[in-house]
Amino acid sequence: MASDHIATLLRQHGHRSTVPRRLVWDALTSAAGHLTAEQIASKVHAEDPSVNLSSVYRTLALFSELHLVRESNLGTDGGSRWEQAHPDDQFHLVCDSCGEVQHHAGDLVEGVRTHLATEHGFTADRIELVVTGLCASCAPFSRDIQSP
Amino acid sequence: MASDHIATLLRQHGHRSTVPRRLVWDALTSAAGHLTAEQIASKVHAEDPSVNLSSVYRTLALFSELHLVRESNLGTDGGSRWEQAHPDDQFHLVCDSCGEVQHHAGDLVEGVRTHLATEHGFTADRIELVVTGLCASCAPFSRDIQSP
DNA sequence: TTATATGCAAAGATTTTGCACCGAT
DNA sequence: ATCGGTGCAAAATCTTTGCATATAA
Repeated sequence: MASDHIATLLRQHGHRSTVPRRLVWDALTSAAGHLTAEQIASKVHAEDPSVNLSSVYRTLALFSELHLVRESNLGTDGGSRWEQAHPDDQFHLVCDSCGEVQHHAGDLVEGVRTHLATEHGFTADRIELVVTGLCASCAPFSRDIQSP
Repeated sequence: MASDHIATLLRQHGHRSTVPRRLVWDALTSAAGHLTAEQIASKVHAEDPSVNLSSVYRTLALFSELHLVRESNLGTDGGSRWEQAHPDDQFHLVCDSCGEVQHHAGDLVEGVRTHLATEHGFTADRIELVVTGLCASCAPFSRDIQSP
């Protein structure tokens, strides 16, 4: 289970496995991604109402340091969002119509990295591609949607 | 001059050309980009100290609606940044070492758009590519830097 | 046992809003 | 002369912090 995993990760880095930390991790695991602090707190509270919002923030800060989660402010007006940091979540497709966020690993991303190195002399570390538009289900002329 | 331009743009959209609006526009024009609200306010105050911070925010909100500026929260911990919205500023290279932000138009971007349409059925509207890493000047083994 | 982590409450920082007055058209 | 825009001050949001207490190791 997810809690076991995070407990191990925390101890490996010299941190303690605590209730707030396990519950925050579970909350992030149970969701597709991109949760606000409030949404995380809400899921955490469903399990244990005694966990404080500030612990949620402190936990997210710790997870960020350990690169276990990633904070993003994509199109966010007021309030960051967090998601588990899978290194293969390198690009985001945000649908303007249904609001869904798709994650994709990228063959694309490697192409971009190479392009930047050769054309711009830029050594890319983290590449984030954020695209807004219409997903396959919402596109007006989507005759050839493949079901997943 | 820049003020004339914004005055025209504003009137074209049925808004008034006012001191705060002209000064905010000048502030954005004079900078490479990516200014915080405070930085903008500071430049505005240098010209006219009577302009209020809230007018700066209101002006930025208006400019955003008109798509004259773009708000971004790239790597920003607390506080957005704004820049003039040139449609050709579609990707950002943020150097971890010197902090500089380069903007580039993209041949790349069209490739991404096509890829998303064919591979993911996603109709891309706005594509934003944010890359962090080392720019040519800061790269450790940069033998072949071209001067601009 | 003992250092780390937490809950709570208060402070910070950034952004938004209500309202009376000002000024661009 | 109007009505949109502004300054001011207060409120709203989101996030961080100090400190006494609880708890994982």
